[in-house]
Amino acid sequence: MAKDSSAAKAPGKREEERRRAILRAAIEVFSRKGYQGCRIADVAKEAGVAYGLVYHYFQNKDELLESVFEAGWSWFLARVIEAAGKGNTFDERVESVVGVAFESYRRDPKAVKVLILEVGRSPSGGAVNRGKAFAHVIQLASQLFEEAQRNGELKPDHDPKLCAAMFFGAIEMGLTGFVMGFIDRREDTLLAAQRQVTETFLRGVSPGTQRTLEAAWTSPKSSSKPKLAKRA
Amino acid sequence: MAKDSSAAKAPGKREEERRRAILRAAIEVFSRKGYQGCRIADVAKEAGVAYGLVYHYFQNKDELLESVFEAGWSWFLARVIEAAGKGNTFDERVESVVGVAFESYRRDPKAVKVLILEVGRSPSGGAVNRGKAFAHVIQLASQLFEEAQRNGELKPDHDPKLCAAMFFGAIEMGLTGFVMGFIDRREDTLLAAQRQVTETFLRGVSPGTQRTLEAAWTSPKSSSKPKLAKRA
Amino acid sequence: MAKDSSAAKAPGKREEERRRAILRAAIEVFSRKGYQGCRIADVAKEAGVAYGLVYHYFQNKDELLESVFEAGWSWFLARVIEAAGKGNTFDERVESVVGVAFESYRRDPKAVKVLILEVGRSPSGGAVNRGKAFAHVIQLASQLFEEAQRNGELKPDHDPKLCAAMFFGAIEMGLTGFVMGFIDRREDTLLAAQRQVTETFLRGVSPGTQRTLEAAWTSPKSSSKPKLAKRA
Amino acid sequence: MAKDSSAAKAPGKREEERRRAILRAAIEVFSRKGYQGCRIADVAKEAGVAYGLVYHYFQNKDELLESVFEAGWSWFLARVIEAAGKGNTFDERVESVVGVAFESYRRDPKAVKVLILEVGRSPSGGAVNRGKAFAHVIQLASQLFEEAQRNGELKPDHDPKLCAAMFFGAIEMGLTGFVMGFIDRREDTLLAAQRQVTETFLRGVSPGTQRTLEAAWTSPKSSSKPKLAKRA
DNA sequence: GATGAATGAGTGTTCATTCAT
DNA sequence: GATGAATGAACACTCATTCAT
Repeated sequence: MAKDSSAAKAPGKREEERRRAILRAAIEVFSRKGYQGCRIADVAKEAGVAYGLVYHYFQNKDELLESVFEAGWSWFLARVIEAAGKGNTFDERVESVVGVAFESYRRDPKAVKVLILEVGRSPSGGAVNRGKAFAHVIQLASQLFEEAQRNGELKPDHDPKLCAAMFFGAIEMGLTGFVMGFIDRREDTLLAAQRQVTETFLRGVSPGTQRTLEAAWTSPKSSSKPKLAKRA
Repeated sequence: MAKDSSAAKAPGKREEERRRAILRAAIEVFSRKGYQGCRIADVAKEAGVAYGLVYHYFQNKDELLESVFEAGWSWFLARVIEAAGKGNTFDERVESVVGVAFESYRRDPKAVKVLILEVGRSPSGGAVNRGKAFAHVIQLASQLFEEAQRNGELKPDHDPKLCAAMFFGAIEMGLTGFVMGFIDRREDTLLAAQRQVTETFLRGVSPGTQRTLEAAWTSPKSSSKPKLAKRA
Repeated sequence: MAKDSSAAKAPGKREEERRRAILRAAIEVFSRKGYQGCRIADVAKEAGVAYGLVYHYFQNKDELLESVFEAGWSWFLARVIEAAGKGNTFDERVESVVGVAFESYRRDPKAVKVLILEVGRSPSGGAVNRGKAFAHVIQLASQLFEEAQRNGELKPDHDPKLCAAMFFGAIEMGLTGFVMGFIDRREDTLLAAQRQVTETFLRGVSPGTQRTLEAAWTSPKSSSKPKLAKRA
Repeated sequence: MAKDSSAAKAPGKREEERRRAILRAAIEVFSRKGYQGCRIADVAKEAGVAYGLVYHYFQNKDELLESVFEAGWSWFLARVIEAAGKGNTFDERVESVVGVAFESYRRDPKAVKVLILEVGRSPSGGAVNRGKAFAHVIQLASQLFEEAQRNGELKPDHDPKLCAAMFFGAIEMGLTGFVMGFIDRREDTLLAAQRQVTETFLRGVSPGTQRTLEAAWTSPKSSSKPKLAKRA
């Protein structure tokens, strides 16, 4: 019966909900007060649970923080991996990954804010630090760039790891403009930024380079950009 | 009196030395323990001064932090402004600014580490945060990019502010690779990274774009690149 | 109903078992972590019952502690009373009581450890404290010593209460040597200690006092020492 | 100069005073609330200092507790060692040690209460526990008893360690009677108890043993008991 | 009865800041 | 100015106790 199954699973479900509620609350508080400024009491209040319950679900403050990053970051990484394999050409893959980053921001700006502003700030002793997170994405993106290099889609004298670092640096700073409120978070500015990041990374900011991507984007509903059309 | 006059300048000099010593110590401690992890006691010990003396030179911890960033950042900004006016062409200016960033890292990696890893940590309320610093460079660089756009040296449909954000994002992440120890801090890797950052920003990572810069760099001792030649 | 009647006795037995299991577990945990260091969670885990169940059987932690001491102590007191009446002479009664103490330790060293190390440590406000327990045995033993004094078996100028205190102090410290592991818990050392405690209390440590007891003990199977013979 | 020396030493002296004040306060609080029941806040308030100052002088609560015991116990041990060498005969030495214990109680009953009731509470992990303290006195006293045994002043078949344990057990329990308030803390009862403890340990409680000590004590101002005469 | 999640008061500890010398 | 002892607010963490299921 439905009731039976719910009885068997309900406690587990309720607990899982609580756990999620606390994680969400933590993200909320982090985005307001920052990694260090957040207090367990704030998280508990935000989640609407008792102080001690946080310690029922998480070993200590560090583990809570780690879980927040782990959850957000692993979700982001999974989407990046997926996106990196989505297009046939290097350009399409780069475009996909940029798309994932901006899409993540559209869906959950607070979580992205936390990831951007707080990941990796803990000295280096902390369980979560830029080191691990940074290393992981860079590692992933490096593979993409190495393959592209083998296919002649990336300048042969560029270091793939550095490419990866710059790639995410450009994305991060682009999003930071929104996160910090320097750019209005409107869909058109977001979309323009997304395009600009992609194009700058691929073709640079100098004019006189081929404008294939640009042409495609500006011409309405080009059949070669189905993903972007859906996204927008 | 003689005593007075002797005290007039000497202490002033000594005091300034103390102040600098404390600032240096603060940078040292920040780079080790991070913005929040540092304690006044650590800074005092590192500087070799008494605990309470820190409070003679700085109002409170926040002011100390602010001074650290102010000192480092304003120095960096001044150099960026200088560099931005150094070249005749847009490309040269971009190259100069990238050069300033990498040169800063060569000279004082710990200070750069602090600026990169710690600026913007304090929840937006803090005196020092990514907001102000970010806003300032972006503002400066925007002018560079707007001028370039007027001169037809920057793609006309790009947003100058976003350009600026991506520019510094690429630089920051490039340096982060070194700061975090993912890339050996050797002069040749630093120089290669510097070139790659410049070129990627200007021409993108895709091959098939003109290779003016690359050509100039790879040809030995081109008269048009005196700065880089000296640096290397 | 059938269900009721079946539940009438069986659960009662099971409940009693549970209660005992919790008490045993408490003794176990106390002997490991001490009176204050023990947590309800530890006791529950040790007893193999659910956390909350402890609160079905005991009002609160204090009541649990009290029950532990009550159970152990009342059992010990009952045996002491019995022993105090067992012999015909004062010497035999003293010997009996010492025997009870050592026998208790042989049977349940952990419980004795708890009683010795933990009884009476709670600040005098606590429900269980040395005061009550101490008062009780001293009271009992005093009667024994007063009677002995009336019979001329105890030095007439000695205070019976102080005698009682010293008597149990000597026993306690003797056992403490074993509890703390300073003396190997072997039957022969235990038996020797038991004899020594008795003799010292009755005749002192100085040689040249009559050795009646000693003689009796060393002569094998003296009919007047059936208990010791059986014990050994 | 006096001023110089006071300036050189005064701070150290003041600090030492503070440290002592905190230790005294800790003893006071321990004697009221027990080892575990005491809170740092209580100690600070009792000492009349700020909360945080306790942590200026002591690493943490455990170190404070340890210092309390260390201070009290080492003082007691030193006096015991001194006393153990004071007399010519075994009897006199035993009498001296008993005298030290009772004298300690006369001087500082609260400290003795703490030592008696609280030493050895911490399970066994704690830095201070009955184990160490117990081991130390037993070790010391054992030497006394071994020597006595060599001199034929102690029954040859007695275990010196067990003798030591019983000796201090008798003393401890004797004092416990006062500590717990069962016996009025009047000088005459204290003195009587002191005599009784000594005599019982040496000659036992049974009448018919030689009454040398007793005789000496009861006869007024016997020249052979100068210490007791002075003490009383 | 049995379970263990939920609660929240209590407390040890840190550390920025002040202040007497 | 220089020193470092003194202060106390803030906060992480524990754990006895309650309660819904």
